[in-house]
Amino acid sequence: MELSATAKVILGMLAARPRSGYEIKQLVDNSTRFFWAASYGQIYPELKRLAEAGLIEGSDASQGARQRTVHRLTAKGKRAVREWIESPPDVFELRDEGLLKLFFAGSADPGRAAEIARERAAHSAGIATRLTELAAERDSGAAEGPPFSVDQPSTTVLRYGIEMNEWIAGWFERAAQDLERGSAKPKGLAAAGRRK
Amino acid sequence: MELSATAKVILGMLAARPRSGYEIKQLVDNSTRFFWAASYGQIYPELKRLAEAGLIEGSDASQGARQRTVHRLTAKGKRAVREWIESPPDVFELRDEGLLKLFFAGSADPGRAAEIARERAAHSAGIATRLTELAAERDSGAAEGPPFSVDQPSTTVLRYGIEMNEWIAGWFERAAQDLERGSAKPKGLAAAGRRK
DNA sequence: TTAAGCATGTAAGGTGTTACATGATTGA
DNA sequence: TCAATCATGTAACACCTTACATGCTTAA
Repeated sequence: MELSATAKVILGMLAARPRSGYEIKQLVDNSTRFFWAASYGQIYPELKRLAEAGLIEGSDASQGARQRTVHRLTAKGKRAVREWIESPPDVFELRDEGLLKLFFAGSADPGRAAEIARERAAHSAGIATRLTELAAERDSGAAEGPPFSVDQPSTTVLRYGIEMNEWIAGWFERAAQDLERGSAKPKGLAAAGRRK
Repeated sequence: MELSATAKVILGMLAARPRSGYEIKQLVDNSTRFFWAASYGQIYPELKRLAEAGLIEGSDASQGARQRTVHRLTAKGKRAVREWIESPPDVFELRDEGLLKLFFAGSADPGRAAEIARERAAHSAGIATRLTELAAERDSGAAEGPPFSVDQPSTTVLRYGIEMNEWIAGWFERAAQDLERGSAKPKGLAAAGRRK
């Protein structure tokens, strides 16, 4: 049973407790969004497929005239999540436009390379700040939230986001300094165009 | 003029010098692949579109009966690359299955969380090693290669790949230690299922 | 009463990979 | 001669986002 990307996040979210499609979407946006996103256009059709495959089952939870279906894992579904969690991680994808620009800066716009690196650093620093605020907000308002669970972005994973962005900011900052100091030793970035 | 992801990498590659579609693909696989991939199924149609838009032009470079077209930037194309490089970086996408598994380990398979983190660490450590070997190989064989240019994976960018993977390995290693030591203070990872 | 949020879903369109199809050239 | 590599391209399919469509409920 090959699980699609969306199936993985749905099944994982349902492992803690049954939820509606809407709730799954909110949770994704609040937690895994930075490293594993999903949209309604993926979630609802995938819920249907998972039900057909017998991994989840829906039960009606309408309130009055507002329809609502909560989905829960079947025994087969629980087995599938466990198997997936056991299996070695494979997907790791990265798409970083700042890095691509830096890569080309040498041939397309040599003078600006350091500036580009600095902009990219600022961008990641900004994200780190936003995430730090979010974490602080979350920690202080903890009194009224539910107890720790997948319902809240895991502290550990949030910290990953913060620390990774800090690391990236630091790296690009150092790269900018290297580029400014040593225009003489271009490290492969500013040297294109020399060939012919 | 909105540039597609593939257009960006093609234009960037052509900024250094004219190349065939085949050469562009080889270069991508040798350099930007880790943070900006492209396949033939994207490259050839995109070359056609870019030519129609007047950003590049092809000239015949067939050798005997083997057809070959090299593409070069037009004045308009050069302007487009420069504009793109000037513009603030936006795309940053990450998809990390190991992190997702760790996120769910608490509710799906609590006992294995530390192990999962350790596997993920080993995976990134392995990539870092491979990249380090690649860099060493490249540095030693430098005598017979062409001089530095976009034709070779930039040292700076290669270093990024190495250092980032080392950072990731370190982070997951620390996470594994936290999980082993403090089963008592689960940091949001092993606590799901408590609600109800 | 009206806006915000809950809730489900589809259609269109873009992005991207894989596999296939074709054929030439080069070096072992 | 045979495999590897050069070289171009398409078709099928999967993936994913955005925008739209619909309608209920709750709180201001």
